[in-house]
Amino acid sequence: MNSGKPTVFVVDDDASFLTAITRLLRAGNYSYQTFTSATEFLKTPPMDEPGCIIVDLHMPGPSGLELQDTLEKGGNPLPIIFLTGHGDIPTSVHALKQGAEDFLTKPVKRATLFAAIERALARDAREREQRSRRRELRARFGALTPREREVLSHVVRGQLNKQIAGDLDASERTIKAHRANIMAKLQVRSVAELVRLSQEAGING
Amino acid sequence: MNSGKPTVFVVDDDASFLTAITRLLRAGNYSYQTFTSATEFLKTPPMDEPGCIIVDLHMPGPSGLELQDTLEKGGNPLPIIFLTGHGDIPTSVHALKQGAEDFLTKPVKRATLFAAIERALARDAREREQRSRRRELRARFGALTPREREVLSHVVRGQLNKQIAGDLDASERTIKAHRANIMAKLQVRSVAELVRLSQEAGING
DNA sequence: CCGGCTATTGTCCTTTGGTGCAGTACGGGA
DNA sequence: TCCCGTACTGCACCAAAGGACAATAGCCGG
Repeated sequence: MNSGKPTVFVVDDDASFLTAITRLLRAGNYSYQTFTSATEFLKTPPMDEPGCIIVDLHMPGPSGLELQDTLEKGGNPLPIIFLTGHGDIPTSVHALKQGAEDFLTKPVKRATLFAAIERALARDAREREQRSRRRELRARFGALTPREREVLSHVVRGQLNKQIAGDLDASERTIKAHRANIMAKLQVRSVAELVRLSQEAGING
Repeated sequence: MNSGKPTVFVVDDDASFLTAITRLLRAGNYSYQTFTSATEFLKTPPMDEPGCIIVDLHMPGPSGLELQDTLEKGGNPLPIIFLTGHGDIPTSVHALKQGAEDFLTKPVKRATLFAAIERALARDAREREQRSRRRELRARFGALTPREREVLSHVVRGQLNKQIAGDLDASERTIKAHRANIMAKLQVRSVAELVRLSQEAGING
């Protein structure tokens, strides 16, 4: 498990700013890692490390917004806190709508930054939890055969075995067999649990 | 039903701005209504009218942000679009985090404004739909007696009648009776539907 | 070619769920 | 005081679900 202390990733091309902020982070007892460009940041390993990102808007190479886009498309993005000296309102609005955790302006007050970091880390933990749960469920559903999935979709709609049998043009006995397999593979013991699990996994509507 | 054309409510103390924007709205074929202060807006009937709000930040009396707060506490808020000439980043961030649909700056381009309005109206329709559905469900759940609710919570956890009977210290027959009542009152015919409905209504967790 | 997985179905039996019919008991409102 | 809703329960019956044991058939990879 990768459940160590979360890391604050700082991406900023301004060396003096990096110095200042790392001092702050050290004082706040945060683990951190710095990068001087989005490109440099993206080169690091796929990084499934918990944490958050503090990023400047304007940098040589990809901007902060572009970094956000890229990470988002990547799948499991870390929460992003923008921290910039030359932002404007449309940009901040865009960033937030894109899912940024916060958009702060330099100079930033220590308390403000720390509060934002805490929110970002909390959010990351929450989302990480959810993603992992979801992956786990997807895996279980992945073990189902196509036919079983078909049966499942009818079961969670509350249909009786005989109805399902009719719909799928099979005998009731067959449905019972599939049903038993489904329950076993998904590790549930009641229809109620089955429905809940399906909902959680985002299967069926 | 209050399903007529949605209304764009404009709250701004600047008369010349109101003139300009209403001209725009008319051109865009929107129904609208104007107010020169948050107070004036809040005096209007409870307003369960579909639509959205375009509001200035700084006005005599309550500011746009305060109006947002008030509406939010009120229960069924309309989506809010801030439109201001003198905003700053922290304010825009705050407004968006508070749930504003958008935060635009004057002067605003016609297309930008219309796009924002469309998003806001779409969102309102969606939320309105959801709220109404939820209210309907709550009403059904409201018809349940305390004891029935108790039984329900066990049922949706997938417990057997005999287990529920044990937990609630009653006979299995009694549980069956409650269960039948529940199914009737909630208008469902299967446990699957029951679980889905409970989830949707935000009951049990 | 064989073992394993999937899909299919059958019979038999047990456990659960659901319903009809009936009766007791309590508390509040007409 | 009487009626109604709520809660509770028993008996009997039927329907549905689920498990046990078993078998057939097609497909795929070793």
